[in-house]
Amino acid sequence: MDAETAERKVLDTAEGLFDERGVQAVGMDAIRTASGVSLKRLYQVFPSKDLLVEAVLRRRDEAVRAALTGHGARTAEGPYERALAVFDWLAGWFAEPGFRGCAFINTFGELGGVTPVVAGIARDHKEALRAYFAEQTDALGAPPVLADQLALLANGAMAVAGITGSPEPAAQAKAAARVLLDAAPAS
Amino acid sequence: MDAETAERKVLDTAEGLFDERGVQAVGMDAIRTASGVSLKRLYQVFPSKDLLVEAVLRRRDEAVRAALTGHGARTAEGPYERALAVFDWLAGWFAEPGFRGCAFINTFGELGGVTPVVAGIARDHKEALRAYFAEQTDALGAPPVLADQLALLANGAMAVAGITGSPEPAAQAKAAARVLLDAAPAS
DNA sequence: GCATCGGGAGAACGCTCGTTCTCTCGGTCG
DNA sequence: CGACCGAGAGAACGAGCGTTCTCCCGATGC
Repeated sequence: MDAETAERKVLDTAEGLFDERGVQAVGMDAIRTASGVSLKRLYQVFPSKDLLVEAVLRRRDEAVRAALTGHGARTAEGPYERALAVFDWLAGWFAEPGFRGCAFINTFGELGGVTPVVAGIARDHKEALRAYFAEQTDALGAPPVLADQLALLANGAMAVAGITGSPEPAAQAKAAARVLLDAAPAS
Repeated sequence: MDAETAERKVLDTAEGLFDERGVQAVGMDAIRTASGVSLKRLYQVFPSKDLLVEAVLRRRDEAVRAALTGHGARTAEGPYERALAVFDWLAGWFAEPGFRGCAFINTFGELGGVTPVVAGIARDHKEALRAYFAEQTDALGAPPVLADQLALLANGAMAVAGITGSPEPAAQAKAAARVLLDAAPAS
């Protein structure tokens, strides 16, 4: 096994276990066992658990950003539809088995108060979501606060869907987003 | 010191430390030192850390419910204003020094995947918030989904305010809530 | 064929933490 | 006044975890 596939397997495994149980409840030994990558190799690629956590979050950050824009470009035409498409994407995510909420919200809750790096990654990630909405609302000529409000709906949906285990918040948030978009001045 | 004040001091101290650093990063020894309650007494009142965590969350649940209805009754007249008053209450909370998000969202992220009791308390708490909104929207004759949507805005505001450290989401969510309330049919 | 190098498995180490135990002391009741 | 009870301080214990080390094996180069 070369270093690249080892790194990918470790990141995949760690991401799954962290999502499922939280970060601190997952030992390096569990990651080694579940991934099949030896501890020695694991520490060659990620010299500490903190760095592994960071790497998992950074990779997920990039994946979510790509999925967002990709889903928007694939399924929606125009800024109005692209803003709403975010909530369809959320609906698919919430329905995945084992969904337990947004990794950034959850990890911030667990480590954000003690690990500034984690807090920063979470902040950047949420800012990126807001910026994506802002692209669409700007194109519509809507006031800037609308992007913040759509982001609040999306994040609220993630939090509530994670805690309740229901995918419904996605559809509820989408309907609310439509009302806000329709009520916004200009176009 | 009698058992009652010891219990209160422990709960106060633990709540503060858990909010600040997360649950697992706070040892029983830190709680003993910060509260001045001896370990022996601490374990007499709360036989395990898990039970202490539960007690902290349950007390906070009750306090939030009381604060919500109390603030609504004190500052607002009528269901429309009482629904919006929630966001004013959030604004005050977000502005408190050291605010780091909703304890239930944060603790669910840290422990919800591994501790069903914690997950249940968080679920019940969020359901109570939704139910409070539902009281107001029912009184307005608005469709039931509006209560869920207001709850999404409130929870989104908590999550984003916690992560970004800004109190702005409260005002943004309130403005969005007003739009949703005004757009709802019937009255 | 043999020496060397790299990697895997897992034991070992040091630390932290939840929980319990020990020792001591002050207050109370007879 | 003296014996006992409860409480406080903190040491002690056992487990878990992040990290490192040891041992062994298979592959590679001369």
